[in-house]
Amino acid sequence: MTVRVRFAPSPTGYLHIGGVRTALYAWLYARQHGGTFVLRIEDTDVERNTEEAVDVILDSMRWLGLDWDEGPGVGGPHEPYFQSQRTSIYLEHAEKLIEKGAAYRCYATQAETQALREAYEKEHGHGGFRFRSPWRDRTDGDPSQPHVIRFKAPTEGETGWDDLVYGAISYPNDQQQDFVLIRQNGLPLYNFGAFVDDLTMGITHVTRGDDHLVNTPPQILLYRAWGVEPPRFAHLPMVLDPKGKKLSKRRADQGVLVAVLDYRDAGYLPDGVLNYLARLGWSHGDDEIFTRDELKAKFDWSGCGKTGSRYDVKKLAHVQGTHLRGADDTTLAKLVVPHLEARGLKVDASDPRLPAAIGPVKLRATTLADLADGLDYFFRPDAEIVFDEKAKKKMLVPDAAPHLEKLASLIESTPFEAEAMEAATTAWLEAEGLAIKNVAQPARVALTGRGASPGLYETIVLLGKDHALARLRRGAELARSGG
RNA sequence: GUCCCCAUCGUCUAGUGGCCCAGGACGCCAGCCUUUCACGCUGGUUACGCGGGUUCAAACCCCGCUGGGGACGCCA
Repeated sequence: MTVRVRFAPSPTGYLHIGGVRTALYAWLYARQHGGTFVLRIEDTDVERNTEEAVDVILDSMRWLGLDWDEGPGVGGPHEPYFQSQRTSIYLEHAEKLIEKGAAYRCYATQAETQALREAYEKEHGHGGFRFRSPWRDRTDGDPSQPHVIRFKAPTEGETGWDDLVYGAISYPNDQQQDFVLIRQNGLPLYNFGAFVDDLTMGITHVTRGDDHLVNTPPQILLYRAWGVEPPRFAHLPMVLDPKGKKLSKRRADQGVLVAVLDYRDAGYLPDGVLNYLARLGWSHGDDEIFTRDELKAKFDWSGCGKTGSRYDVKKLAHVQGTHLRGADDTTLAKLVVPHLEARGLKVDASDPRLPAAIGPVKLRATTLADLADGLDYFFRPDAEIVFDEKAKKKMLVPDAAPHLEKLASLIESTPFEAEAMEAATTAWLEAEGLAIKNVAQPARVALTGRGASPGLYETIVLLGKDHALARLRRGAELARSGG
């Protein structure tokens, strides 16, 4: 049997990072088995549904590189992939279930059921109301009158399944009620919509958050009523915020970015985000760092944990930084350009100075934004480099001026190559009895404007002779005139 | 209230009866490297929720408790 999995987000205006982990696992499973990954939009909530909101989902998925084989933009044999465009399909299936005697038309009004529920809750002080429709076994209703379609749920026995991550789970049927399939307005309710879509789209493995555990028995019951075997289910524990609470979509608490596109804008690498997410709730022995291909090869349901996982910003940074350092300099050059532009620096991605400088700078960066920050002074005009005031005040003092000038003239008269410059400088320092620290730090500030940077000679070479000399001499002036 | 699920370092986790007085990673603390900051390396810190069983032997199996989470809609 060919694996067919789906990811079915709602267009809420952003793609939730917790949802992405579910999507990732499904995608990995599909890719690993040469299966099909279906993207379906659950947009039955018309109020929230907008075209832009759908685009955000698609852009997020594309940025992450989670490509889909069927769905918006690519089509497929089970179109449409928007629930809002499938209402007639749901209706047809509901009618069919009525014919089979597995569902019925219920003419009780929402006000009636609501009143019963409230009365029950008032008396018992808690939810637990089960609506027993008087229409369950009646056939004398008038279908032209407003009604909902309810499922005729069993009241005895139990419904269970073998979950791919939780193992055997079973719910007693007496907890079930005759849940609504189709609302009075003709639109399906979540459980029914999901069932019909998964059924008609031939989904073989349903993956979703463990908050859907209770939705599984009703859906299994629907498959049985329809006369087919249910798909396999894989429920995944939730991603929690650092405090252990449900990761809120509304507020990005504790430094957690919730919307996928925010990761892109903050300069994260998709592979780093995916690696972190994969390890959050899944493990493969002691392995921590995975490339995308390694994830595809090694992912398995049995490696998934059963407990909710707290989001750890520090570990994300570590994993992300590891991916950044491991990335190819030319690749990073292309990716960092927009972030340089955001800083007002126009640099051509093919500029050979870019990958050259990225080499050392990426060792000091976590995101592309950090990278751009570390690259900043290499590409800013000499007169416009931004000084860190603290570093400037501490290092560009009058005493440093002659050292900077001497260093400049040494560079001028020495082959412009790191080793040669280091040798020349060391010789001079020894002769004068100076510590390199006293020269290197002021020079670093003069050259970069900062108290921290890649190695001194490395920086000088990267800057180029003219810029290096100009900056050192300007630094000398600044030092002399006040510090 | 009823039902379902879960329970190892601060965090993510390894562990499926002896290899575990519990391993890795992040964090944190030392130290090394060093012209700064990083990177890298070395070492340290800290955990099997509690109580009963089963067994020669339990983090691993069973029961109870406690503690979390989820659900009980004409929301998804």
